[in-house]
Amino acid sequence: MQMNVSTRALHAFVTLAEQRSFTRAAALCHLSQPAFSALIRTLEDDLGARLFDRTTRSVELTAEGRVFVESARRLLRDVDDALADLRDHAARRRGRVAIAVLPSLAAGWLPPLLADFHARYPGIELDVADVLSDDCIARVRSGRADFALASTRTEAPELRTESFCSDGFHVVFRRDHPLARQRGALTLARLAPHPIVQLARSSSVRQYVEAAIYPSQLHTVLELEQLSTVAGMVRAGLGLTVVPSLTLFHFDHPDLATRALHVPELKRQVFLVRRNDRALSSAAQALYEVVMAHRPHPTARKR
Amino acid sequence: MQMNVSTRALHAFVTLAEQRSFTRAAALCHLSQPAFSALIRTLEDDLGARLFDRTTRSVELTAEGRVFVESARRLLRDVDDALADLRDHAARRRGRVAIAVLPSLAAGWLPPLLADFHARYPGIELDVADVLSDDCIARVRSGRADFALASTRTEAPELRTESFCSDGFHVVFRRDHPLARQRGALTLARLAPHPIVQLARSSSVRQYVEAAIYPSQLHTVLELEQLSTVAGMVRAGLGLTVVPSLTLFHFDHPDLATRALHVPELKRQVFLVRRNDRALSSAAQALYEVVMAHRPHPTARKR
DNA sequence: CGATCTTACGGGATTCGTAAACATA
DNA sequence: TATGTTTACGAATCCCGTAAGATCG
Repeated sequence: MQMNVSTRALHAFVTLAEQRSFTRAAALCHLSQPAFSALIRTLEDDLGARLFDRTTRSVELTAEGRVFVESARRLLRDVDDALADLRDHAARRRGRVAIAVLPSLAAGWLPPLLADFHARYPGIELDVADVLSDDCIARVRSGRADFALASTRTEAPELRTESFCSDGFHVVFRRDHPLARQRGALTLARLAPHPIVQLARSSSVRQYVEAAIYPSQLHTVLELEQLSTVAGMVRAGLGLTVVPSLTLFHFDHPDLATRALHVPELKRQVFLVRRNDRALSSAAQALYEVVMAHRPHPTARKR
Repeated sequence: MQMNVSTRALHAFVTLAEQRSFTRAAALCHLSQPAFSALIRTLEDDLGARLFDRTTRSVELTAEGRVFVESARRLLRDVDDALADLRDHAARRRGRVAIAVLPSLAAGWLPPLLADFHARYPGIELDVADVLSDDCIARVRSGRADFALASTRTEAPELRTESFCSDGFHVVFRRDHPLARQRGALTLARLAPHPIVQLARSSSVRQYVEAAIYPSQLHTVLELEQLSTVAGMVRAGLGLTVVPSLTLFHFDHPDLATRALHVPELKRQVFLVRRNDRALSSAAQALYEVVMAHRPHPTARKR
């Protein structure tokens, strides 16, 4: 049973039922009285039921009208609720946004940003996947994440990849390490003699470093999964390590010293990846804007 | 927040969300593709939210669209339910009708009529008030009854009273009563010597009888409220009684005899009373029609 | 280049408001 | 007669369908 009903007609109907006067109801609906009368008559014709008993002196609901006015009121309320819900989402008062972020960014750079975001949009739920770069991309591609910060550039037609920031590398070692006494710019060659604690090969950080010094190799003494564990190992004196500058907060400890690596080709590029064929939801757009506002500047290094 | 949404637009939206193709969805909605496109765009503008991500090759819901499509589906279902409910009432598949009927009609004439009515309209609830004439009128006037069968004509502007049927009177007595041997037409004068069992003065039947013989009086030996009790008293030999012909079924007993009273001015008029300013509900109209179809004919007397 | 959505535009239906006719207390 | 609803009608608006244009794969 296909048929058309508009909220305007329902609202007119309910108003007339309440006012029991075409003149007053028409005024409330901002219509001339004859136009209002026609609207009601059309509604009655469409519904196939007389809704009002009209005499020139009184307007009263019929039995069918009394049945329908309850439905109409509920329908109008439901429509309002649905529209309010939609508007809440559009206005960023409600919603959900899922992102995927490299662990190296998720641990240090992200938390204050999310605190800021949540303070500004308390109704928006957040879902952060702190996963490795390939997984970040996969989540965007499958729609599980609205956008991602990853370090591998993927050329795919359905993905839009834009440069987000670039990150230099730092060397971290114990203050009693021989490098602490060395002056001048640090190069990869100067690191070669020293034992190095590194991340696992699956990490993009490790891949960057290996690519930069290829074909020569560093003297890897230990491979780990987590940067915080790396920090502990370096503090224990097992060796030095090379990490992106944005992750230095892991190594903020009185026993440790850090120095920038002056190797131009050794720069970690971080990309913001999102789907090309989908607009960001309002919630995602809000987070996107905050992310962009907190975008790390190359010159602004911690410590 | 005043705004207009039509089920047509919602249906178009849901169809497009399901088909993910303007061309297919337009065909399903019996619209040209450009018209359909405009409809969707208008809806998006009205809602103030983009509902679809469109590329020439794919049409996909936005996050807001996914939020709203659930609401839209539910709204459409609710509208359908409301319309079906209204149609059920209009089509007499559901509803409720309340009538008020004189007890003398309610006990004998009404039951088979209602059985017929219920068989034809099983979804309609019935509310029968078997009350005295004045109460019948009061119930119609206050709206507690859709219409009534009463015996007092009331001239009121808001009531429409039409003649329903007229009912002669019968005398009922025991077969061993002296009247049983009497030949010729029965007149009130012939009843005068005999003790009579009567209904209470509040009954319209009693009032009819008293008005007809005024200023003379009958020899009332007993006053009762219920006709069935009157029948018992007559069977016990306490006296004869005079009742409307339609109530004779109360006296259907081998010990009792009945004879018509040939008194032209002694006729009980039964009126159908309803409100003048209100149309009957579909359910009430249905019962009205059945009542009219079962209208007792003056010549068709039981027994 | 083919499929698909959007824009442009003329014709037709719908709907509006003013004015007059009509109905009831 | 006064109040309030319906009918009549010209005008503005909205909406539809055809045709042309734009876009992506």
